[in-house]
Amino acid sequence: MAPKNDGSAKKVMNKGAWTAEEDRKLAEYIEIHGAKRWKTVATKSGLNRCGKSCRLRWLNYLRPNIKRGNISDEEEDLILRLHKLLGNRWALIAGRLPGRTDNEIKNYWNSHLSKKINKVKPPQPEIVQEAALQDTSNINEFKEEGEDSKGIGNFEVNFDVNELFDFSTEGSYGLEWVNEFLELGEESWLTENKMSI
DNA sequence: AAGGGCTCCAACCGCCAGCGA
DNA sequence: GTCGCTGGCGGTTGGAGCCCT
Repeated sequence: MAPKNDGSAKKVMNKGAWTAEEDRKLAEYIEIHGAKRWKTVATKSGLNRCGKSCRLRWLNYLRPNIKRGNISDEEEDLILRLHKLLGNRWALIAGRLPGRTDNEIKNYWNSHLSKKINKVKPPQPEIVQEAALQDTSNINEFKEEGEDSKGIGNFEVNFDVNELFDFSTEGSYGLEWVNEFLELGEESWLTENKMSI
């Protein structure tokens, strides 16, 4: 995509690490006007940053109630299970972990968990592949649109998680099903909910 | 002590979907 | 219906700091 000319002389945006001063400006602006219309936030706050950059900084760093570092064993376990269930859908996984961001979980996965998984890597799940072949309707449709289109990663599920789980309950984080999932263990949970993977 | 390799994480990039004009 | 704008997402990268020899 070619850079757009906005009519004015090309404005060079700041890039790279945020300074404390920039953080302060952004936080101040959002406190007054709210976190919406990121392009407006970027221009009106006096930050020489693009809207995307402001949004990312706010969501991953400045937002209140952010938990940073020290991912507990419980959280790690949850990430592992959710990743098995959802694939690389970091935003969805992060939505189940209050105070955690998709970026943090993605980083944690890439630097810690993916290595762990590789170490204990079981043989390729033939059962899963067989099952997929038996009920290919959803997956094939999906694949025809683009083999590795985003979301599912290298793991395929033959149900629509968004249909099955109400991800709109952000207030309570909709954690009930997760708790149930963890308590029952994934196989029992999937059986109980009549799903197969 | 130094310097080369490795790890981790903040931030950028590109793509896509939703929405309004 | 289409076009442009915007926000959201996952993948990738760059660099600071740590570790090892």
